[in-house]
Amino acid sequence: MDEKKRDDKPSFITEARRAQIIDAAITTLDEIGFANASLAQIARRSGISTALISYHFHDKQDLMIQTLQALLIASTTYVQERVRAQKTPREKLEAFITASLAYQGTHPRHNAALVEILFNARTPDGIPFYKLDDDEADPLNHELQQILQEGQQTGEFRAFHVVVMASAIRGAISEYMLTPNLLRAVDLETYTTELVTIFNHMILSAP
Amino acid sequence: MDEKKRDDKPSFITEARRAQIIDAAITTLDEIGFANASLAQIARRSGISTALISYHFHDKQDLMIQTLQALLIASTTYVQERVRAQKTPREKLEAFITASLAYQGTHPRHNAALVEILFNARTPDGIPFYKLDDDEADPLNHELQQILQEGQQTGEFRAFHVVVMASAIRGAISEYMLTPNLLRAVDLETYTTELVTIFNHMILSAP
Amino acid sequence: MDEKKRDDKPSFITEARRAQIIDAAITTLDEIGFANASLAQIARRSGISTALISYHFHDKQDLMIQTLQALLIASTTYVQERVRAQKTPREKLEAFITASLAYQGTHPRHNAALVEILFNARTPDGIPFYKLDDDEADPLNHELQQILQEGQQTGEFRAFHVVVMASAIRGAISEYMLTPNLLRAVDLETYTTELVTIFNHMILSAP
Amino acid sequence: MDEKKRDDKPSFITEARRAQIIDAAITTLDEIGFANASLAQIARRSGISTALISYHFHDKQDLMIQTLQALLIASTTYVQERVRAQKTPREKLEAFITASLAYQGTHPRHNAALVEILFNARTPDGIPFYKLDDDEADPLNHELQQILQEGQQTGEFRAFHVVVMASAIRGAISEYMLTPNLLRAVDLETYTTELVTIFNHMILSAP
DNA sequence: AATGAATGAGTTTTCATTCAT
DNA sequence: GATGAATGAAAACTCATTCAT
Repeated sequence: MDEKKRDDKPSFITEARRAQIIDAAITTLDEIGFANASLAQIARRSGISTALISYHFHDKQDLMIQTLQALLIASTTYVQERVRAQKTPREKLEAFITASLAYQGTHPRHNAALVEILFNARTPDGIPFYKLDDDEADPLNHELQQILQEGQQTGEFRAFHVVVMASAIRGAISEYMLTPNLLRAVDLETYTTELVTIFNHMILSAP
Repeated sequence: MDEKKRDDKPSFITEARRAQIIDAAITTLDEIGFANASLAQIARRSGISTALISYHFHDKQDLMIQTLQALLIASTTYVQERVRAQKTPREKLEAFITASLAYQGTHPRHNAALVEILFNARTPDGIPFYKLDDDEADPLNHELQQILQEGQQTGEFRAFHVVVMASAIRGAISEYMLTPNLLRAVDLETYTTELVTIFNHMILSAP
Repeated sequence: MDEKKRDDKPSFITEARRAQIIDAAITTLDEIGFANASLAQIARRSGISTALISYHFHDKQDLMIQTLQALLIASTTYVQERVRAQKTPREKLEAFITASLAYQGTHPRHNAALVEILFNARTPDGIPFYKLDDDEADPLNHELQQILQEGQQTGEFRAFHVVVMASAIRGAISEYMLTPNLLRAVDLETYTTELVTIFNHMILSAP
Repeated sequence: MDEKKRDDKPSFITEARRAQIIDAAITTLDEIGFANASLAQIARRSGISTALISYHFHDKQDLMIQTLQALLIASTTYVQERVRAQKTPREKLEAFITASLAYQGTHPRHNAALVEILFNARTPDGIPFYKLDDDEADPLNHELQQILQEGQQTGEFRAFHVVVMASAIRGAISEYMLTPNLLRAVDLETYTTELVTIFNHMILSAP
């Protein structure tokens, strides 16, 4: 791939192919996991040749990074839209939890694939090739922390360690995605309701 | 290995080698991740030949399962010991959170390796080859749910959905292990204290 | 090879490569025998990489089966052509013996390779992976039995057990191919003449 | 193995072990074929370790040669005894055919193993490591040729090329051993009777 | 833009063999 | 005599990638 590739505006057909390949990558990651997701498997699921993947992406690593970015943007957008439609911090927090869990209900493939890459994105010598370093790279975390801070400033939320609380919330959400047994034991709706209740108890100032 | 092997009690030297290989597997998984953890890499870290790994373990899958079991037993034992030293449900819950987080502080390699296997343990066609199916296989989850139930029965804890609450607690703990940025932002002690506070708020009956 | 491959008609270059690999397989089997005929040895004799063999054939077993089929077709065609050029059963029988032995004179590599595969074609647990089950799979045997039957019907041949006689004839022919000492002791021409004489004595109705 | 080993008289227990290993080798060759007959497989069938095989035999090649010799001696003895119990060449020839086929009926494992080794006994570079070079090494062939010559001298048999006729007879016998379909189509008794008849026709002087 | 053909490097696994015990 | 432990070499096969077309 000539190096202008990334700079020039890609043609329509190129853009479509890339999207198609990324979509096949997502399906592959969901179905057989990162360690088994060879270019051949991805190619099979796109109905194209592996050579064409190498043509559209510089590297396997490049493909994975771009897939990851696509997944992050999709899920972030989904949650942000629903959060920003709300006014008060409390409503926003509820929207955050609800939307995060709902996204996984409506996009189960995406969620599985996202986790597969985040978890396994390393070069052969073990160095992660993607960093969620700052708020820019992990915007949902930033969003959540802002909600919590805002709530504390308005007095709607009581005192707690914002970073830790944000982590607890995200962990509770992730746990549902990552634990197959849990998915079988509790349905999405119940889990959502209960989680909202739990964190309301924890967060709201005493009446 | 002349096949009866698994039935007979293994010799001392065999037992030592197996332990050594499993330890090298843990280090390897921690350092370069599941997808890069070839037998050659593990052998290199044990200072032995790959053939010797194949001699002591039937399969790569066999090695991974045995490594996983060793890791599960180690972490479970660690937490259970500390939980069972406490009396009241509240104390037990605090011990559960504290010990879970402390284990990762004292055994960071183990925690990373555990997650690598649990996450990636699939056959080439994507089927998981290890299931944490029931309470027997995931004893910590069972332990935690029992603490919560006990607390509700004694009236020390208020009403909440036990399974969801247990999931939230475990998720909050896992999040710290899985999020490198978090480790950098908040030290283990602070995270522990804050998490205990948060869940106390969430769980304890109003005074 | 992107799996549809077997369905589509193969390209010219693929067809040439396959033929080249099969030819190298024949040479390898002849030179070092089935047990030593690794893909590496075959690749070396084709001047290509072992990976390319795996690209053109699904399996080593696949390669062996296809090589076997090529060999069977070649030798069968050779003999059948010469047999069918004759009219009377006696002439046909003579042609059968002569052609069978001549084929080995003109194609010594082929004969050796054919026997190597037929003899050794087994999966690791000992199950043959190629069966010459019926007349369709072993057409020369069928051909020979028909000649004998026809001869008996016309009265040219006398009474004998057709299946056993066919077996005796084929055995006498094979023996020459399989016994290195014999090749040194008796030249092909003499062996052919004498064998024809012998079976004429055995088969022809008394004058 | 110290090199006296072969010279000194071997101890009783050594002799027993060697016999046991050779027997397991025969079973293994019969069951899974030469190409799959690893020392591990043979050891498994003897209930001993592979190291013990290496202790009692210099080489895998050594084991194969000794197994082959045992098999040759056993079958040769069996046939010779029955041939030599007869007086006239005609009776001897019949005994030869009958005994050869009968041996395979009573010792099917042996026959299969014998063929496996004879066929595949080659070093990695393809050179046969066992030669049935002369009459000494292949005594049955010698025996048969002598019967035929004797018969011609007494006038009982008519004129034919002795070497070729011997080859035809042996080939007819071998064919039955080597052709699985044949075994299914014709039972041993019938095959024997018919073969004797056929070769009597072929060989006996006209009355 | 797309692919089939090709390969070197690397995968897991088995092999025959050696050696200390 | 016998074995478990150990290994270097080789096996078949897959991988990501390149290149000519």
